[in-house]
Parts: sequence; structure tokens; C-alpha cells
Amino acid sequence: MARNSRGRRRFLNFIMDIHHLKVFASVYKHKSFSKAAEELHLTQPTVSDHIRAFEDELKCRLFDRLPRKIIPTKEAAVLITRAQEVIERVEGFKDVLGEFRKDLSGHLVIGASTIPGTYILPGLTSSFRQKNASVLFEVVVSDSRAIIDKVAGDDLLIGIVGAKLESKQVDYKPFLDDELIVVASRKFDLRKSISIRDLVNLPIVMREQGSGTRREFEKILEKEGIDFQHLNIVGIFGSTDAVKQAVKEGMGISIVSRRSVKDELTCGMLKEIRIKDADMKRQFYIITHRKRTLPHLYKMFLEYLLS
Amino acid sequence: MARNSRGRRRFLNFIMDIHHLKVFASVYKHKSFSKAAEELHLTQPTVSDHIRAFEDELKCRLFDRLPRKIIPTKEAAVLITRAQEVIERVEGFKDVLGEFRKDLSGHLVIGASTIPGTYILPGLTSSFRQKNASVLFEVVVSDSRAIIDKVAGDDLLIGIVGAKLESKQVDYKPFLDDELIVVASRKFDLRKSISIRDLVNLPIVMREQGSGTRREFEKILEKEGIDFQHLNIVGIFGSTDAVKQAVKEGMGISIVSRRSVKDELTCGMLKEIRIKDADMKRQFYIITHRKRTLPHLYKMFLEYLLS
DNA sequence: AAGCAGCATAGAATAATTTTATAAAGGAGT
DNA sequence: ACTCCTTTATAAAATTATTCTATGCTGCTT
Repeated sequence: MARNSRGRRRFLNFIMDIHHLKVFASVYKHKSFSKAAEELHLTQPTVSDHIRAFEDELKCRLFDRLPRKIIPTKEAAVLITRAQEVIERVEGFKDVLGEFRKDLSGHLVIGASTIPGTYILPGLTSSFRQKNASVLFEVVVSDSRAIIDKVAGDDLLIGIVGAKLESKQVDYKPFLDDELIVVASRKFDLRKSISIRDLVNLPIVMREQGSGTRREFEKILEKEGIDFQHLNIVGIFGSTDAVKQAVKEGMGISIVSRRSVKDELTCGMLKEIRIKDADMKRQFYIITHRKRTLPHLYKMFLEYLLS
Repeated sequence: MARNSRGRRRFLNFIMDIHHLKVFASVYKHKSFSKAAEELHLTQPTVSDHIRAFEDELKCRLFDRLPRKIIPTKEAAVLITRAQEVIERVEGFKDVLGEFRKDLSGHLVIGASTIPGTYILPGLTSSFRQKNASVLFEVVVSDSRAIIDKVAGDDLLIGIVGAKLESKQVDYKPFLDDELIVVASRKFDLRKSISIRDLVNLPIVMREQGSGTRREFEKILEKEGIDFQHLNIVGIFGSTDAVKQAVKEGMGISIVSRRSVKDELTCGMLKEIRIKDADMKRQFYIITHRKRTLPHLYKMFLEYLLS
């Protein structure tokens, strides 16, 4: 039945959904119930019913039914504008999403551990910006542990880290390679190539705990059966630059990412000491939250990174 | 079942009615399906279902469901503004009508035949305006026939006329009384009181056919058994003022509405000749279309007229 | 007066929404 | 690790809404 117990409709809800408004607008446009029915692919009784329900709801007559035509009342004339506005907005709903998807501008926040944040991302963000319009990049640099926690805890959407810590929330995608190398000041007198066991005897400068670089180094030592405690640690610094500075000053050697000392090696400020018997390769990862949806801009950037 | 054949919904229609938008907005606000369900007096599965349907419709995820909380996606953040706008507009629908009803400003068009339009309405519109704000009155003066036709034909909403012509469309409400009187120039030498039959011998100035005054006069003659053809008509004028002018000039006597010559009688420009043997009372009517709804302003004015 | 055009009404058929009941998944506390 | 708790998902049944067909009514028109 078109109505439920004579004129009263719906249990709790209101009549004014888009559908009803559309019927109203169409009747107003055609000044005819049957023409409106035709346009909307409904039957005339349905249209009648909608109009009546709408009139009941508003407690006012909207159309005067004269024998040959219907005339909208003043009230209908007042309402039609608003009704059309609402319809238009709702129809445009999907377009809003479409527009939004085309839009590659916006604010892109990326978490990164020291090496990726300092030596990898600046180049990539810069070239992404050259291809795509106006993106504001914000690179949050912290150590790997902190970045992973932020991604897991919904504070960041994407991160690039140099360590893989277990977390159910986080999805790891392998990204670029890197290699840990041993560096020393150019004044440091040492053979060009040593065994990993020789490290035990050398003064070492290190990053703090939580650093991906340090963690990788610890993993390598462990694999080689060397106890971290036996190392001769002479300094711990909170940043790669500080470590590099200390090494340049001759405080000791350090194990750092090759990417972080590329320039110093080229100009001879630091020299590399090859380790002949250990694999010092490491992997960087792009991390995202396993259950969160990336905004479009982020997806685009992620695709760019992986290509 | 909440959905009909697994996720596909509705036969022909779209999901985005106000109801769905409200569910979306509530979930967005509370960041919780169950809280939204509570607010909307629905159950949680219903809310789940609406959101899923909406997501299917837009082909994009709106909320990331994490274990303890849900996080709106960027898409949801983009859409929520628009959704709230639409909801607000629809909620405000009834208020628009309310406002409209309180509003007593506007354009009020009244049709009137000569006597009401010239001698009755100006006073009434003026006092109505003193009580109520800013009404723009437009008085369309024409003869009774024309006004009745315009009301019947939807060109006018309200009219005041001095004749009752049959028309199924038109509703007549008795309004003020009037009286037809015989007037003559003050130079015109005649007894103060005559019989209606004496009119046959006098030179008469008249309004055109269609005039309510003339029609009333014809009806009186008919009642008295006097043939209109036997009258000594010496002039026909298209307006009451023209008739009055002609009478003043001594062209003849005329039968006019007492209201239209009130001032002239007072200052002696015209004199009344009493008819001792005929009832010359007449009635004015407020007319409206039987099936049309009067706008609020018109209703107010009508009430004012009838009080 | 019969035919026609246009809206209203009633009841049946169809479709959509909401509910109850239950599952599944992930945290929090013991 | 196990259990409880919270939150969302799923399924089927119940409820409610919408639409349709058929028919009635009214007032023009011829």
C-alpha cells in the first residue's frame, strides 16, 4: 500500500529524502502529476502519493489541483528553490570525490629514519614535486623504532625505515638497498681491508639504541658470533652527522650507511675500510598501516617510490 | 535482510538519500558505528550496512576499521562537509516554511470593480499597511465581469466585485453593503423624491455594460417591470468619474453608488433624488477561486477584510 | 450525455530497511 | 595463554515502505 494507515507514514523517519524532493521538483517543473510520473519512470498514483505525503509532512498544500492543470501554491514556490539546491548537491556528491581524486596537491607527511630521511627522501620528494604540482612534503625524521610506532599508532600514514620490527599493524614493503661500511678519519692509519673480528680492538663511535643502523650492525655481529659487549665503544651520538663528525675528529671508527658518507668518501674526508668476511648489506622498507587506507596523494607517491 | 543479493541495493534508485547521509555523518562524528546507532536509534548492524552500501556506491572506503576505533579516510573527510550541508538544508526545510508564514511583506494583488477599487479599497489597504509592515498593494481595477473572469482564470487570487455572476470556480463571500442612488446636478430642478417609474422620462447617463453598478440597476428595473430600452439614455461612459462629471455638467441624472458620491453630496456638488418605491440596496462580494490556496499574506488580508 | 483527461484511492505485489541473534577479531586484564 | 569485553560483520526473519494495477471521481469538451 502506498501509505500506511491512511496518510501517516514511516515509523520514525521523515519524508524528506532526495527521492521525495525529486518527485516534488518534477511535478513542479511539469505542472502535472502524470508527466512527472513519466519522467521519473513511476506511475501517477505513486507521484500522487508522494506529493500527498510531502504535503502532510509540511502541513501545507503544495499544489492546487484544478480540473485541467495544477498550480503550485506560494509555499511550493518558496520550497522549490531549496529542493533543487539539495538535489543538485546530492547529485554532485560523486563528482566531489572525482575532483578530489584528480587533485594531487596537498600535504604529504612521511616518517623516515635517519638514513632515508636525510640521504634518500630529499632527492625523491624533489623529483616527485617536479612531475606533480604543488605538494607540500613534510619529512618527520626519527629513528626506526619511533617511526614504526607512529605508523602503528595512526600518527603517520607512511614511513621509510631501515629495520623490520615485528608489529601486526604494520606492512613492510622492501625498498632500496644499502650497505653498512666501516669508515675512519683519513688520518687514521689502518689497512684498507680488515676482518670483522678486528673491530673488537678498534675504538668505535655509535648511534643510540633504536637506530636502524645500530640495529643492523648488532644483527651482523650476532651472526658472526661477536658479543656487542666486547666492543670498544668510545662514544654514542644521537645523529649520523654527530657520529661522522666524531669520526672525522679521529675519535674512532664507525659503522655507517654507505649512502650517508657518499660525499665524504668522494672528497676524501673519510676513508672506507673494507670488511672482507661479512655481508653488511641492509634493506630499507616502506611501511604502512596494514588496515588504513592511504589518501590518494599518498598512493601516488607510494607508486612513484616503488617504480 | 539488510542487503538484497549481497551488496547490490535498490532496484533503480540511489543510496544517497538523507537517511544514508545522516548515518554517515553520525558515524563520522562519533568515530563509532555503535555510538552512531545509539544516536540514531538504530542497531549497529543497520549502521554497518548503511556504511557499506554507501562505500559500495561511492566505490571508496570511508572508514578504516581498526580494532578499537575507526578512522575516517581522507575521502570521508572530504565528503563530510558536503553531507552536513545537505543535511542542514533538509532539516531547515520546515523552518523555511515557518519563516515564510511569519513574513507579512510581499506583493498583494487585488482585483476590484470600480466602486470597491476606487472608494473602498484605498482606505482598507492603507489601514492594513499601518498595522502590518511592508506590503505592496496593487489594485487592479476593472469592471465586475472582468475581475470575476480573472479570478476564475487564475490570473487573480482575490477580487472584490459588486455583482454575482454564476461561475463554478468562484467563491463569493458577502462583504460591504452599498446603495444605488439617483443623483443630479445641483442646478437640476426636480423634486427631492420620485417614483422609480419617473426615471423613464429623465435623461440618464450610464456606465458601460459589464459594470456592476449598471448590472444592479438593470436588475432593479427588471424587478419593477421596467424595460431598460424605454429609458432615455443620453450618455455611456467607461468610468464612474466620467459619469459623475457628466452629471455635474447637467447632461442628465445617473444612478450611482452612494459611496462614490459621498464627497460630492457633502459639499453639494451633486444632489440625491430619493426613490420612494424601490429597494436600491446592493451587495459587494469578496471573490476567490474555489480551488486555489491563498498565500499567507492574502489570507491575512482576507481575514482583515472580513473582521 | 458520453468521452476524455487528470488526479485520488485501494489493495496486492515487490522491495528496502531494521531487527535479533550470532560470529569474528583484537585488546585488556588476570 | 586464557577469558572477558568491546566493536564491527553477517545472516535470516520481521517489519515497513514503495510501487504497481485497477478503478473511481470530477469537470471539461463535443
